[in-house]
Amino acid sequence: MTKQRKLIDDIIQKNPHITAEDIFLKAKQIMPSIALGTVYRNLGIMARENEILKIPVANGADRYDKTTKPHDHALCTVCGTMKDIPETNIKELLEERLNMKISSYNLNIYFQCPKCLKEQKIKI
Amino acid sequence: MTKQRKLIDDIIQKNPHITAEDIFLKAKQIMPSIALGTVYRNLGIMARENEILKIPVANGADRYDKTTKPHDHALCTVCGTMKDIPETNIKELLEERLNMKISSYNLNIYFQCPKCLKEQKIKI
DNA sequence: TTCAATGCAAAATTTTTGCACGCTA
DNA sequence: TAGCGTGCAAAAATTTTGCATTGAA
Repeated sequence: MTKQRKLIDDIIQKNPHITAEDIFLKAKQIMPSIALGTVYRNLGIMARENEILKIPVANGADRYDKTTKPHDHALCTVCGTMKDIPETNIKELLEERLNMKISSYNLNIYFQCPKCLKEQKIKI
Repeated sequence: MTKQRKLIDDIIQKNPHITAEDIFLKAKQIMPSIALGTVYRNLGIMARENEILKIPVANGADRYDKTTKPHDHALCTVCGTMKDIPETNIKELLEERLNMKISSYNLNIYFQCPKCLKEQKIKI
């Protein structure tokens, strides 16, 4: 566990659903010498070791989450904010229905969050 | 509707779940002058006009599908083959449970398909 | 003739990797 | 001092875009 790895982990704990680029920018403020490659390398290791969760996002950079159990996410199509969706049991539901073992799954829903919905109303 | 666009559409109809790169390679065999940019440009237009469906894939190129209604997919983690999952009603289920309008959603499950499971068994 | 669509190439975006160097055990 | 992890930069992979040219109406 290097200083860099510890720093990256701290940033994710404080900022769930953060992108690698944003982790890099926050890390740079504290450790200006850190390299983007180091961030990616550590994210890869940590995700493989199940210390963090990597969340792929359609048309955008992956996000990294402190909650390691696979769970579902909602993304605002306007501001890009990502939030957890309350437990859906979709994995179990599908495994039963399809009669097969799922190694992983990924469910993102895209919607307009209340804040952006309100702001759009004002704009129009 | 140009010749290029028609060709791209034909390829998708015959090869659901195909990537842009593979569409390009197949198209090139028939129309050697076609450019990858043209493929992407037409895919973008066709997806926007809801003639085809764009399916984002974790750690890989997007796929394009002839079935335009959003539906769920299973990807083999070994050979990469993608298949449709029978209707799950997840969108309706989530809209009701979360009490909000979902503009789109994306559910991919990752598993080892029967063929690859068998081949792995032989190998070990 | 017009103008949208093409081909081509460059660029943008996100992520991975090779390599020399520096910490740390 | 041996070797793992770093910083840096180049490259890989996927997608987008600017621009001159083409071709169909």
